[in-house]
Amino acid sequence: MYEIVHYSDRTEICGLDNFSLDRIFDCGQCFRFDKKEGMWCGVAFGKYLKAYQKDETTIVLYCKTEDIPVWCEFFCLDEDYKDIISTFPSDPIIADALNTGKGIRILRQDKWEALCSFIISQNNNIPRIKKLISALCEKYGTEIKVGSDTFYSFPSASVLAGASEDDLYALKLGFRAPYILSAAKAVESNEVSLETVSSLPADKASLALESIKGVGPKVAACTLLFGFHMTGAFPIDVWVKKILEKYFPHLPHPMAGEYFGKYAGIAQQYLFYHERYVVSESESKASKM
DNA sequence: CCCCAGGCGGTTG
DNA sequence: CAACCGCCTGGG
Repeated sequence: MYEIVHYSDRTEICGLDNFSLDRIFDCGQCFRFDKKEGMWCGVAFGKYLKAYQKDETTIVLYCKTEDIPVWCEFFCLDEDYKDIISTFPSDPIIADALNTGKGIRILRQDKWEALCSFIISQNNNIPRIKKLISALCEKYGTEIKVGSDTFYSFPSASVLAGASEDDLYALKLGFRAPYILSAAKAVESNEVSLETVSSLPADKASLALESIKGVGPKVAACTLLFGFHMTGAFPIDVWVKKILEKYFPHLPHPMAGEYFGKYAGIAQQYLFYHERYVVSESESKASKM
């Protein structure tokens, strides 16, 4: 079990298991944290955090002491990854992926922010997704002052529901602008209640989210996995499709979620990270040749 | 100029 | 149903 130690300027959390700050923020689940001078800095739930990993089992957090419970929840420190990992099917590819991605944890992010983020992610790449989300926050979020730095919260559905499509276009959201607007209106009007969605079984929850224009099965699955912490949700994107075809040629895609088990979404994240890591390694080698 | 980037909606056969 | 195509935009 982990332990929290408060100091005058920081809080240390030690005794962590399966925790890699770098991999947690690099694996593509979260778009609001950046590493600057060795420190991961970002905002979630309207709160600012600066953190680094001191050693394998210790992280050091710079934030308001009162927000520590928020970050423990965010990082899911209550979850035992030994138990989670033990539910994965035993398979050489999974074993490789667990090794490559050791320390990855699925965060508990804000539901609304996750929905918007993955609407924006479609047909897009990670640097640009980050850029677009931060533009959205700067224009519509609330200022958070930390020393000489200014950060912005992710704007609420009701704020975005009041934006015009033209304004969103101006942020370079492109064809996603009307999608964000339709999501904001649906959530703000409670036509799609995120609270209700969170109480539904995953398949029904997905259909409810898919009633929003611009939300299909992939975006819905990512939203459920990263925002609602429905760990069985199994997003199938172009990468996962490649992975399934390459390593699990006899497994029909609709069965994949079932095959990987109760925590299929978490297994997916390890496989995804592994494949991206392997491919980027081989590409960087190829470019040096 | 091409193609692609963690898809989706709309149309067509 | 499945297959296809266009889509805002930026980067290689």
